[in-house]
Amino acid sequence: MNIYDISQKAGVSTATVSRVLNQSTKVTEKTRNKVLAAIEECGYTPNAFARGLGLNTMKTVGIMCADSSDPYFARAIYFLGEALRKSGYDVILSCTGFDQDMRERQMSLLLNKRVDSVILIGSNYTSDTDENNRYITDAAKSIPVMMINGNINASNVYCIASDDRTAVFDVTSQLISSGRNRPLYIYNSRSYGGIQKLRGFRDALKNNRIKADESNELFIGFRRSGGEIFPVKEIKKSIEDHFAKYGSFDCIIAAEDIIAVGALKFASSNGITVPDKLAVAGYNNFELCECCEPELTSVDNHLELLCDKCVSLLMEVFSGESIPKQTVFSCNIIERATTDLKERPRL
Amino acid sequence: MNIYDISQKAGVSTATVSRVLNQSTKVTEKTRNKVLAAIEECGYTPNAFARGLGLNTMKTVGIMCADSSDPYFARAIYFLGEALRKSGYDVILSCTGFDQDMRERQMSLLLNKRVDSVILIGSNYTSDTDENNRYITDAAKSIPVMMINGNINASNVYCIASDDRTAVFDVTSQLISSGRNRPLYIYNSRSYGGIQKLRGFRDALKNNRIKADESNELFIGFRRSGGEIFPVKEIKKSIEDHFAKYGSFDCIIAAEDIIAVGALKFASSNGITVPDKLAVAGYNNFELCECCEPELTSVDNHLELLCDKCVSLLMEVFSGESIPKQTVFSCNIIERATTDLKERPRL
DNA sequence: TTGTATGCGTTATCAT
DNA sequence: ATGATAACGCATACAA
Repeated sequence: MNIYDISQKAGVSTATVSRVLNQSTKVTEKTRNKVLAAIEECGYTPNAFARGLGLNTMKTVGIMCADSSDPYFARAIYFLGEALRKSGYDVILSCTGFDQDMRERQMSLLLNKRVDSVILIGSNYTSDTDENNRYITDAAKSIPVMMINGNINASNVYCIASDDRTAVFDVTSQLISSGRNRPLYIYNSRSYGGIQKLRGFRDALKNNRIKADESNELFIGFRRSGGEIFPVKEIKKSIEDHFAKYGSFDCIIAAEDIIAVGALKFASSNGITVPDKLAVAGYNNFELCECCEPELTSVDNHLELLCDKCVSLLMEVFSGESIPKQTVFSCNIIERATTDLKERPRL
Repeated sequence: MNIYDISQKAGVSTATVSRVLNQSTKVTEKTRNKVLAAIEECGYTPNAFARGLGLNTMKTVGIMCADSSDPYFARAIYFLGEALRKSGYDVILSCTGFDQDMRERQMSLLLNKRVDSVILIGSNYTSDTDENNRYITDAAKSIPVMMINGNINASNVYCIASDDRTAVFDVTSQLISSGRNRPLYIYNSRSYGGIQKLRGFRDALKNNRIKADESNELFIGFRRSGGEIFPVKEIKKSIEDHFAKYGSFDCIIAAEDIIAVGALKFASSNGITVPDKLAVAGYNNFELCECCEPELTSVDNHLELLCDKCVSLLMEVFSGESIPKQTVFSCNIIERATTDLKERPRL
């Protein structure tokens, strides 16, 4: 069942059928109806491959992320997918993990499939060497590349990001203003975004003349992968070790909500009251925040906004407009029960 | 840059280039090398659309689910994607919400894209009327349809499911055996799987000669959608209302982990000790279970196993083998701190 | 407004 | 083992 069959049945040429299919106005109402009737009768749908071959697009964009089961990425995929669908695009999903080889391989698979664009979710796609970013800038030579929370400066790659540095700076500053003076920052990623957050923390300390050394920072090397459950217990253990080694702290700023949950576990199992003796702030403001006890203060990074903006910018690129290569949104602190952020005179 | 250019550069015919590209053995080592050199030199990659047109496949399968940001679906997408990738297939992702119209529309979009198969994740794709399932059985006329946790009896649709009825039956029975006699079942979905779970609960009560009426069952009509945060507070409120209306219960079986979290919130804010006064069991055994306080007993439904099996069965279908139309796996109860399941003499 | 003819880049069939 | 060429199904430039 192809366009030729339909043209036969309707008694017109294939060109006319094609015109009807493509909403061309240059078709009489009468012939249009004949064609539509034939199409309806046969339940005909045009072959997307042939169509793609002619138009050189199948209206699909590739989405790459490390792990679609990570809540942050999962939500981004959802928001991006919805926005793209509304604009008439389908998404090919590609999970790469954190391995450079896999990233490159998956990117080239997407390019082979002739996607119209690739969207990279997560700052882990921003490497610190040009060499490791090459596969991205190369891809950008043939199609626009969009990065959610990435930061690569190259032609035809566009970055949409939340201002993580400022967010961590603000939450840390507010904790200090509320009377805390022994902060601990806990993080699990040294990706671009991870570095930005860490900078925010350090800047806040410097700004408040609090000494910053290894006692203030705890790196935990865990990373979600393969739909596996995040090791809250291990986080708790790491905090206990840190505590034993460096002594106490009166507030914890976590680079991810799940780390903050580990901190709450640490507190409860060691008889430390939250937020009295220990304030805790998370990052991402997901479902988890309302599930733990007490409920978690967290930073909302407006993921939906980022995703919507990403897609609308992409559509502008498709229609030939030129768009900013970098778009940054600020974050919001959502206060719940693990902090008490009202300002207090510094002792 | 196409296959013709390469054939020119290598001094061979397009047929030979194609043979090299498709690992055909019928080509001399020498000519193969000439061709490979030309390909390498030009950085040539075959056009997937033209390829699809000739082979009538682009090696892609469509995945449909209600909401890719739901942790259960997100994990399924991850596992399916990985397994498919290993088998050389890409995935087109399609979120449909819970709306029949959208389901049908998305399915037809996938069929238009000529995917090789469609995988439906979630029992919500199993409607109770044939009419509403029509779009699935119709699709199955052209491609194999796989259902994760679905149950539709039709030619060319294959269901892979966990035995939810038995799982809820078992967890309820064990709670009763451990000395509880006023159980409450809380659920939020009347999909096929939702009904199965409810049946398991009712069967367990009947089996233990415990009266079953509306005081034992609480339906909360919330459903995750659009990446929105699940309303734990509302769940807690609903339980309080139910409590006020029907009096107390000594164990709660929840159809989803997040509901169980709501139950824990209810307990803690009403001074009810868990598991002493109230035992709580969740369902899905996700990350959440280790984040709440106390840690949640839950049912593990082996999602990864289901997904792997789904893909391996699909590959068998592709290679012409005939496979069972229904494959069922049993679940496991993972006991944590919200229950005390050791058997006790019934008073 | 409609039809004719050709190109799109492969793969596959049939010769050689 | 290799080459010539016909599909594959659609879009479109050009002709009418």
